[in-house]
Amino acid sequence: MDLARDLSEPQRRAVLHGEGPLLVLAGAGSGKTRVITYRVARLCAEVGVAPWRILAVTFTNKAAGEMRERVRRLLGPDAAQIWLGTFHATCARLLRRWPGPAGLQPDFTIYDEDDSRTLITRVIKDLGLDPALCPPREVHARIDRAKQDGRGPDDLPVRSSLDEMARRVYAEYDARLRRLNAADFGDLLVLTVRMLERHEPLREELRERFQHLLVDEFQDTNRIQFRLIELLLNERRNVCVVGDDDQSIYRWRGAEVKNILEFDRRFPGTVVVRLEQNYRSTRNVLSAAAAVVRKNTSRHPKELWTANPAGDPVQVVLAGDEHEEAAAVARLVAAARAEGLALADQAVFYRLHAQSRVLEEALRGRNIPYVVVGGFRFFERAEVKNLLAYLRLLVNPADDVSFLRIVNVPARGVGRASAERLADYARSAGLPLSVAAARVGDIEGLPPAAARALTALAGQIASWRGALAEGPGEIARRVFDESGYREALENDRSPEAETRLQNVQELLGSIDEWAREHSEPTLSGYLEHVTLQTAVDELDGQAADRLPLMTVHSAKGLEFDTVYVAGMEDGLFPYGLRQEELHDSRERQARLEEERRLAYVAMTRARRRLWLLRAARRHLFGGVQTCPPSRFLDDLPRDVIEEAVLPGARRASAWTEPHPTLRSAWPRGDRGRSGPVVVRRAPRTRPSPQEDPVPPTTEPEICQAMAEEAGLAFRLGDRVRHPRFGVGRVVDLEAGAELKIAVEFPGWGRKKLIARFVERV
DNA sequence: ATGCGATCAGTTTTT
DNA sequence: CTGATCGCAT
Repeated sequence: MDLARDLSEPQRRAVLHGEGPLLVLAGAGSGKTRVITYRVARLCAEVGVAPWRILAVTFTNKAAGEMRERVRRLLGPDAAQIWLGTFHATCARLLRRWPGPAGLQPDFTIYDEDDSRTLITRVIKDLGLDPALCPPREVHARIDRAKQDGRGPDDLPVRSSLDEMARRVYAEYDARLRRLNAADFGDLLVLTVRMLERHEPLREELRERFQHLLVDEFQDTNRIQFRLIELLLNERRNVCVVGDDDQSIYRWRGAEVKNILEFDRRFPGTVVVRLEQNYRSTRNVLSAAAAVVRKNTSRHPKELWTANPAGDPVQVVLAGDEHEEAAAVARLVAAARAEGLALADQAVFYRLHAQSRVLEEALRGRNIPYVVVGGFRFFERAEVKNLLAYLRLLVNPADDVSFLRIVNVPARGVGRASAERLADYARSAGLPLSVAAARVGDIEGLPPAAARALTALAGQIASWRGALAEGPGEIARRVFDESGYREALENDRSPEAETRLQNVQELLGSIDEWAREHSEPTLSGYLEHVTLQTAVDELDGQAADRLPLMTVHSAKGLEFDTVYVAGMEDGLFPYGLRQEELHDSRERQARLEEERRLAYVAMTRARRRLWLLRAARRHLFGGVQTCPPSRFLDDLPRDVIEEAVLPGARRASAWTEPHPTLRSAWPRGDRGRSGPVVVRRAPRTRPSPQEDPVPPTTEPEICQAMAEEAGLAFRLGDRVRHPRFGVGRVVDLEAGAELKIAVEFPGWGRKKLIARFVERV
């Protein structure tokens, strides 16, 4: 570890800082991870702090893993003993060790958002409230926000009947969680804080234990997280927080920028270190990003600088619609790849997950492997959650939410009515559902089939529970087989069933893999692992070279050589300024500023090349809209950007907007082809079935004639490209009012298409 | 009890 | 446009 060689002067100051609170204001790309890593390593190696006395909190598990690896390189195997993880994982770990003081039993279950929502819906119904007047969504959001602020049901304001209902639901929901021996995401923080507040000996023990706290991405901490840090600090106040107010993007989730802006006021004597040199991006990328965020009023004024070269201009591209935009991204990615830039060194960002689909189609069309980060997450798929629900039930018999989830999966004749009867009985007997299921004899009015099924299920659960020692993978396989779920999926003839089966197989594989990586693999450990997974954690350890696609939120903390931001349109990015409840102009302003920071985060992820794309028209939420450019584009200094207009936009935009100045932006890195991306598009008018008097024929001559007339001579065996399905072979022709062809696409199967939509290759 | 179809609603970002 | 829920028919 050579601090003089590896660190700049301010970085060194942060690393060498001794005792007392330290605030590191670290601009984008200024090497904050390096600072934290070196600081931790130095505390251990030179100051002599034991690694297990250091608690470092990161925003994602992936960041934690990377940091651990970097510390390991400096420090050796001792790095494994550092307490390192997200706030949620850290709290879970504390609660597992001291469940009693927190009001939990060992092996409590962590409920994800889905489980919480299910329970809240149930509570609303059980309290006799009308879900229409008391929307579970809204109530859930309120409870969540309250927990982030550390407020209980009694702390909520009561100004409307909805407030009143939300309060009752909150109280009952919390009571129910305790009865089910479960904790939701918010509880992990709330219960830990409460435990530390109420149990002085434990608080003192932990304060004594953790000699140094470090918190990354501090600008996105919320009130309860701040409170937790306060509680863990001893009189030496060794806390090092690192963050950048310009990158605060989770206000909507309760993050308090104040935590960082007012840190030195809350902790008098704080030493402040500013890291203002950017080592990541070219000058052009940096000045474009800075120009966007500079317009914010509530921020620490500061200017990042870089010694890096100016580099390429930032490319601003206008497409006709989202398909053309996606095709442009796919083509640019392919071109960069052809020049030797790996797919993993590039990334596509968007504001909403909903934007990923079109991009995925375009990428598949060019056979570019990609990975969508977040989105429809693996562990949230129904079939995966179903098997996980069985497993949770083995660990925590009181988990009624999981029981209700699987009681009729696979279908075993226990429908809604029977489940309700069981629930009524369980409530009156004060028993968890899984226990009540063993006593069906006491339940009146239960159909014999349902009673038999419940008895059998209860027996199975008991026998699986007895076999827990066999190991997570073995148990999971037994449950999958013996529950009949595997058989049900295998016999399911619907097209999705096969995918579901594969997903469950993948889950089983993931359990095995996890068990291999841990010295004492327990089922409950695995279940916690999957629940606390963050979206970007999926990017970890990808063997194959794939292009990452993600929301800008997921991109925080990452960097790539080349970045494409899709959807730079007002209304989409910035998003959400038009909602009706936004009468409050201060709220409006705050949201706009957060969107601006989001754009700043997106742009500063790029090391070398940055593409900002937008579409003139976009299909979103089922409607078509013409889209004005993002106001953030107006902020970009003219001398660091180049603009290009794609053909689809050139046609459409002639009367809707003035042409931007065209320069030699296109094509770049794509020598040998001339002109911008051209997407073959079918005319919008398509005859409806009634207007189609010509019966379809597969007569080869007719088809051939039609094809030739259309200038599209297809023959059987021809290779064609489809924007969605990629390249395939023509296996059949059919002439109607339009020439149709049947094409076999690898991975998609046989598809019947209108010939005009496909391109011969 | 189950499965299907139709209608309905609601669409941000995430631990 | 999609997903989810509801009610109906089997």
